[in-house]
Amino acid sequence: MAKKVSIKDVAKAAGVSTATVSNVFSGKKPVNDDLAAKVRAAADRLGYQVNKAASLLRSGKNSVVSVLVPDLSDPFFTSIITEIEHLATDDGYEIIVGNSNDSVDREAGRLDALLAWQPAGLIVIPCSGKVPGRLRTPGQPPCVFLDRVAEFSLADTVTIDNAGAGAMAAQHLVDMGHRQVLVAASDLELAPIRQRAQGAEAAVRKGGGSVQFVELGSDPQLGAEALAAWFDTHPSPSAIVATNDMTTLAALSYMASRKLDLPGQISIVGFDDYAWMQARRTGITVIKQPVEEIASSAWDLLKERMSGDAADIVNRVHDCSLIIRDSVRGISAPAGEAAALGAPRPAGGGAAAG
Amino acid sequence: MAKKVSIKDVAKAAGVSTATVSNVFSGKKPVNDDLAAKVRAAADRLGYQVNKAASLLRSGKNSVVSVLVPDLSDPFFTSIITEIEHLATDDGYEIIVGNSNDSVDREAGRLDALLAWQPAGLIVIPCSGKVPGRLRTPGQPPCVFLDRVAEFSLADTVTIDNAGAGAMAAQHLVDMGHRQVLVAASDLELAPIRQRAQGAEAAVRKGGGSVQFVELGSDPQLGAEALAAWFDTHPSPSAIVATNDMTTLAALSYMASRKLDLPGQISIVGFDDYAWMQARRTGITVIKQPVEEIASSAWDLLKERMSGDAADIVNRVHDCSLIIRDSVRGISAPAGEAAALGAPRPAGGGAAAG
DNA sequence: TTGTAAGCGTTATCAT
DNA sequence: ATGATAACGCTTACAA
Repeated sequence: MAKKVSIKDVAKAAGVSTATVSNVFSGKKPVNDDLAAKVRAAADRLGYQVNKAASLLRSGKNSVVSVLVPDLSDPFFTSIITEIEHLATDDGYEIIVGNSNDSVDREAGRLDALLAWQPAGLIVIPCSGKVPGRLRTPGQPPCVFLDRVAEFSLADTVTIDNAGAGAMAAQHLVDMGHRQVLVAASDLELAPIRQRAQGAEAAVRKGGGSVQFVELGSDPQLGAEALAAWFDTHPSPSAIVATNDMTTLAALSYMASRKLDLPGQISIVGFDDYAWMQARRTGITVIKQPVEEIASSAWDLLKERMSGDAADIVNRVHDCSLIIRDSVRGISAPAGEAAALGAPRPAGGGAAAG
Repeated sequence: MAKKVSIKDVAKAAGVSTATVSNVFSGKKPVNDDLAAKVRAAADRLGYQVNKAASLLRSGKNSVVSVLVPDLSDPFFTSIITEIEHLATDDGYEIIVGNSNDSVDREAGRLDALLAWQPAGLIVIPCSGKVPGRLRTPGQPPCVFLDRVAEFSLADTVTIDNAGAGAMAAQHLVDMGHRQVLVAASDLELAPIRQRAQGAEAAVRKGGGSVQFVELGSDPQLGAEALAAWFDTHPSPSAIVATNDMTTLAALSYMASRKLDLPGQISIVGFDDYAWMQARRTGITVIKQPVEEIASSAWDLLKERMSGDAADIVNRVHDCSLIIRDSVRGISAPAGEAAALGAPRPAGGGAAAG
């Protein structure tokens, strides 16, 4: 086992002090060019690498930022991470990622583990509305909350106009003549999902239509089954509004399994926009979240805080956009009576009204 | 700004030595129950968190494992990361992720940054066949290479039977009566892609058919355009074999843009298996990589090494499986002359023969 | 511009 | 079982 080479070894080999070596690598103090060259040569020769643990311990300045998300198998979250990693790298940071697995307990545990590294900052997508207690204690690194935010006064947040997004989806359906719509939610306990559902409901109601809700959970496979069960026991709506990427997948998956024609038999407005949604004969009309903007807002906000900005908390809200493709059928005459559909009631994984 | 609370503060508050506090949290030495309770109480009261940087510096034992991938927007890589994060967390590790962006230079840079944390281990999916020089120097943490491996004697590797996978895809096509197949590769310079292409070629040839190749790159959008250009200048094959998830998307996207019927006009065998591939009327027949097994092999291997195992290098190879859905049409009589298709020649993003 | 030396918060060694 | 203390590798006053 080769012995670890430290700044001292480099200093000795280059015939300078450790302080000089440090300055060569950190660039915090100017160093004579000749010396610097000698130092680098020695470092290369010895295979020296800085030890971040030591430098963090001494300086208190960290180059890692922690990112905590509720589900690493959800493309929405991984796409956010992707963007953040990109931005962070360009600014000289590393990111360490944690997965709370949609569990409040696990979230707390992961948070502790991440915090133990004294990260320069934190970007967290909470798994619930509850902010982990750890983050309320003083002396924590700056943090920005994304997406599933229920409390806006604790720290910077970046979210989307959820009600607006839901309304936009539903309004498109109404405009196309749909009057019975089913809102496929993942979990109505989650603030953003609930708001999207409510936004959709309001738009449909205003258009004279009726709305039902179903909760499908976060697994597309299980969601498809839950949806199938729902359809077996309810009058069929003419269209579905999905409230996130997973429910979009679930709805599509259900239709595929029943060989239902899209948009012939049922229309769909999906949520989120991924490549596969247009890589099909009938492209999916969707509400697109501005993932890049969300990530870059988050990063900007965090950078500000990391550089010591103590300004008031800011709550950034982004707008979604409607991307019209082929998954919504136009209906000329109102189809059936709206009255045929009653008030929202339990179904699938358990349902709730908005 | 609240002062950082250290092990010393806790020790003082609990009336014990720092060593005892350390032992309470690390569990390395037994501690009297009463004392331990007092320590924990004090720690809670003061809001103490261990400082991993300090503990790493002193002990040399790290709980982070670094993962480096070539492209964080590729679902294959994120799915690998997802699995690894899961496994790692269960074993008490954190993971820090780096993205080499398919650039050798950036890969080296990211690697240095990751290595500076003296991670307990490394899992890297190289962006090319070249192993970054840094990893050849002695004294580095254990490392296992995944996927894009060209050198098997440097460290543990886990890969799939690429030629077999390609052959399996092509054989299915041959069995279904296809004789002109196009292999849609991302980049034939990459060993696994090349091997898949060669495997496919061999199977088609053996079946008496002819093969062409096209390179589409790693962006599905651009890939679709490149494929469109290719089709505009070449006689159409009856089927496409995609060599990875991105080219699968590119091919499907091309077909969608031209409103081509799948599998009526062109059949496809895709690569990798994601939820969206079956959430469509005509499910995609695919070659599925065993992502979970790949990740868990990698983690197992790494754990062994991290615990000091110095056994011979192991090269684990996993098999893929064919999942038959609806994207391949059966052809009874050989369609057209095989002779109509010449030898492979440049096209799209530049092509090469296997 | 460069060198000297103290100290960051832990863990490990050695006493007790 | 517990305590005192040195040391991990670096950064940063401060001195030269």
